[in-house]
Amino acid sequence: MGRAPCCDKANVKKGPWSPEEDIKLKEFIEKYGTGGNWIALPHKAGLKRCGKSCRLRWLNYLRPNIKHGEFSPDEDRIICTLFANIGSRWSIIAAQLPGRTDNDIKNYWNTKLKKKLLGFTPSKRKLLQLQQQQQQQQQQQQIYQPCFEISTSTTISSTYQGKEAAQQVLSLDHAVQDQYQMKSSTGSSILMFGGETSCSSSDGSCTQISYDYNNMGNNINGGEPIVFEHQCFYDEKMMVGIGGGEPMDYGYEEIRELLLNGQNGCNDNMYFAAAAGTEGTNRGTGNYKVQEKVMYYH
DNA sequence: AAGGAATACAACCGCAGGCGG
DNA sequence: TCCGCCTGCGGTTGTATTCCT
Repeated sequence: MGRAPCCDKANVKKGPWSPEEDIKLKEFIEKYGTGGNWIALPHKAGLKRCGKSCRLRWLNYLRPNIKHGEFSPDEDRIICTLFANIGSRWSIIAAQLPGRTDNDIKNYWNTKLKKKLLGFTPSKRKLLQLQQQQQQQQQQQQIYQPCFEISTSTTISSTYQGKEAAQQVLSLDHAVQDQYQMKSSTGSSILMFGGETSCSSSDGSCTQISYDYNNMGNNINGGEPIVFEHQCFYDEKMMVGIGGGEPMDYGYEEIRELLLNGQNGCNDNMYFAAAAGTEGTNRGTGNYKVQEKVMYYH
């Protein structure tokens, strides 16, 4: 027995949505919600559309707070980094970019970003656009200066080691705040997020560590640069934690290499996260104080 | 000015997995 | 436990628009 069709294909309209249909769908959902049943919705709303089509239209276009238009360099970077880590899991990537839909990101990746990274020569008009973008960015950098910052701190207690320690930290709520990059350092061992960090590890070896927020990974108090290692995890729930920002901050060149080599971090069944530490050591027990900074701009 | 190529993005399709009966 | 329905996801296609020659 075959799969039941999701709707009566002979009696549904296909193709682009008209403004009238948009209004009908929007007004219906705003008034009654989806009712948890997309299949029944078009009939109730008086639309000759498939439920799946309605759902797609709502999620990708009509729903509030959808952001259309150009992707910012920051968004580019997030997409690239996440793609390098987890591959084409567009819904997960979209979750890190408020207002962007998975469809949007997928289209953007397939039509622009991928080509950009793989080094396709842009056409003359694209070249012109890029030049204009670069000029705008330079102008913005001159205009926007940080005016104040807000700091918060959180203490994390961890008795886990190795992979479990990473999972423990990644599961923390504040990890999903997109302002912060997931970074880690070593006391003898520590996992943390962006900003300034201090820790008190069980063996007392950990002292105050500060990081240059704009150049994560560099210890501005001097000392050895942080050593990053890559770990693969099998637990899908981990991905919630990766929302903390960029698990790894790949440059375009590195991502390009990954793409050309056919590597997306780990294989399809794995999830990728970065964890740092001195090479070959386990992460120890301790309380880790994480101080987070958000810079506000004019 | 016209036709073809390239680009952008909306929408469709099929599959997998969750869930309830 | 099985089965069917429904949703969500990712790949792909369709089409309008813009640009190039």
